[in-house]
Amino acid sequence: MMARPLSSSPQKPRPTIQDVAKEAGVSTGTVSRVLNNRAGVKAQTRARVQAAIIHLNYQPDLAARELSFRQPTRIGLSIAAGSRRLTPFFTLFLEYLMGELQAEGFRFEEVQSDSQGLPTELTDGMVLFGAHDDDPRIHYLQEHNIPFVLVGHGEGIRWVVPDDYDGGRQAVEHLLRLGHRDIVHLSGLMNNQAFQDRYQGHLAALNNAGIKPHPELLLDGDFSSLGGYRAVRKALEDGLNFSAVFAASDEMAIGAIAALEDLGLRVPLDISVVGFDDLPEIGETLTTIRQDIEQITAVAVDLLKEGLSGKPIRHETVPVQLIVRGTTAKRR
Amino acid sequence: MMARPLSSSPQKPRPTIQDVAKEAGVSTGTVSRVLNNRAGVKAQTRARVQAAIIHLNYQPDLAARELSFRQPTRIGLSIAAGSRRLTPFFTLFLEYLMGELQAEGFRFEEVQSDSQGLPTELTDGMVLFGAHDDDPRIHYLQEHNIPFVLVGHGEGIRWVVPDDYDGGRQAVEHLLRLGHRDIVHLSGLMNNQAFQDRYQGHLAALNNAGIKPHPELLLDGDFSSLGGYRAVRKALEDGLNFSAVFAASDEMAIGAIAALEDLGLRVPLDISVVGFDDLPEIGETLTTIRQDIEQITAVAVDLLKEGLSGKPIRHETVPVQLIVRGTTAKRR
DNA sequence: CTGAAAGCGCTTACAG
DNA sequence: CTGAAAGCGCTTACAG
Repeated sequence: MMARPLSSSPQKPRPTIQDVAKEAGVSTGTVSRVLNNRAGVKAQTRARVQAAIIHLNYQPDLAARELSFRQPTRIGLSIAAGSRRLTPFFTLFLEYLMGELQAEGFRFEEVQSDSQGLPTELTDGMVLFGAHDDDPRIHYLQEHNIPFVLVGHGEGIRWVVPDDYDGGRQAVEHLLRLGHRDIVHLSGLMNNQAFQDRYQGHLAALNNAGIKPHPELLLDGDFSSLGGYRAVRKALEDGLNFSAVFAASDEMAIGAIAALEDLGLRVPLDISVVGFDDLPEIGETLTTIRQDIEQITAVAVDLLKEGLSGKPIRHETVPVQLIVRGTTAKRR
Repeated sequence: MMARPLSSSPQKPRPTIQDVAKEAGVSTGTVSRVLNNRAGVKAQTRARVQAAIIHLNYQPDLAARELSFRQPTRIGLSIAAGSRRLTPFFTLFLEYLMGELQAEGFRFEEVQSDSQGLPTELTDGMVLFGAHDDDPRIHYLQEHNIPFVLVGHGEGIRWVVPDDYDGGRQAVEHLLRLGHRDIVHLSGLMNNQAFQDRYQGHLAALNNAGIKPHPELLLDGDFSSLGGYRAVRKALEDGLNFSAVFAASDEMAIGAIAALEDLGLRVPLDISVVGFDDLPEIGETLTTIRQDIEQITAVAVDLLKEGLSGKPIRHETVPVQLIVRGTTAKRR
């Protein structure tokens, strides 16, 4: 049996702020100031401290930090009313977000929305998930002077989005390059910015290629594998003519593929399918658009920190990437 | 706009261990001993302290606690190799578990399994998820002397399970009472204790009623809504004769219902369907078997704490409950 | 069985 | 610009 590090074995103690101070020849207060980006440290001193931090591979003790901060900063994740919570994407998003927040020493909590769509609780800062048109949370938070970041996009607020529009465009351009012309767009009916943007990207790609969109090719896949299956199966049975499917989520793509195969069509030989998300366990065999969820949450936390310290408002778009795997091929 | 408590408004400071000590007329050390269930506190003193804790609604500061503990106790959640992680049930389980663990001051991490099914890392204590036959993790952890609790059941180890067997029995007895005799069992093929137990419960109910199980009625729903849909749809198209479905998860039940409806059958008028889990967002309209996930995780953490402090090994079964809603009715 | 005190690793007024 | 020191809320030897 391979020897593994056991927790009972003597762990070498982690370096503390004391060790860093000694190494850099300064006081712990100064190290703390550098750590927290406080103004008023001579550039030269700052550099010495930073070198020591790197040299010792110092990582602040979160518990000590939180205890010293007296009042821990509470960050709430506000989930839009009616938005689904138990989805693979949300699960992943939540895990990354909690990781980032914890690493920064924040206290995290989920806050639900009431019947009017407003958060039922206010925290020191908020992350808004499930952006949609006329989101009432934005005005509400502005009014209450709570710094927040929207996972989505809006006017004059802090936001971060994966480039849904570009992802939609890339997916469809890929299919266009393979010779496909009649491309189903499989999505859902919910008022949801991300899915709207993906569809707009789809339309833009068609438009650039001089192809008229066909309204019948827009299918309601209910954002789920089951919904994707039923929508595609019904379309097929109704005689809809298409050679490719762009599913706006990996789950719907999985459903689409199952429906095609159940009706004797081969993927990608007869029909090509592109997904969106590149989720582990789900989209691993799909040609799909990869979203960098970890990066999205990291940016969200950065923006939130800027909001908390009163920095100017800005926003960021996280690129997405086409991953070509085995579910797309040249049109026959 | 309704006034809400703002984080910027002056919060009344939380009571500390000092406040409790003063109120109870003891030292903070004594309060700490009571808090941590240390031996050697007079019963009377303990009672006074507990009264003060309740009276002040005292809740220990986690950060201070962790800092004082020097070495935080790390608890790992070991997920069986090949077990699905991005499912609604697992998401819920994980969230409750993390909550419990945090409340107890533990440091939590997920640990994956390697190709041989062994955890890739050892922590001070472990929770084993995804129990199956011949689980190699059990022997491995025993050998390394790591206290652990299995979410499942085994011989001579600490474990907690929802009463899967009884849930299966209750579901089928409910259908039997409604006059159903030909009951599909919709499950999956994976080597998974929970699903095996649910099926055994199903068989027991049949047996008690003197009904012979029919092997054709055991369907592979792949543990998913899509799998449930396809299995049931195919069975129907193949002319399988049944008047009820017991799906071993709410997701498969949802799929089954969709398939039935797509083929013109009405639920519960023509066919009754029972699910399992009672998941929010998913099983809310189903007649189903409710699992108390919060309770399961709470017991798991209790057992783990007992293991950490060398208490005798024991196990616990958490009851499940039949929830009758609108998807079951008398056989026509 | 219980208390007084030191200490965990940080941050932050307060001096200088 | 920087240091010395107090303090955050706990736990735990050490006395008694």
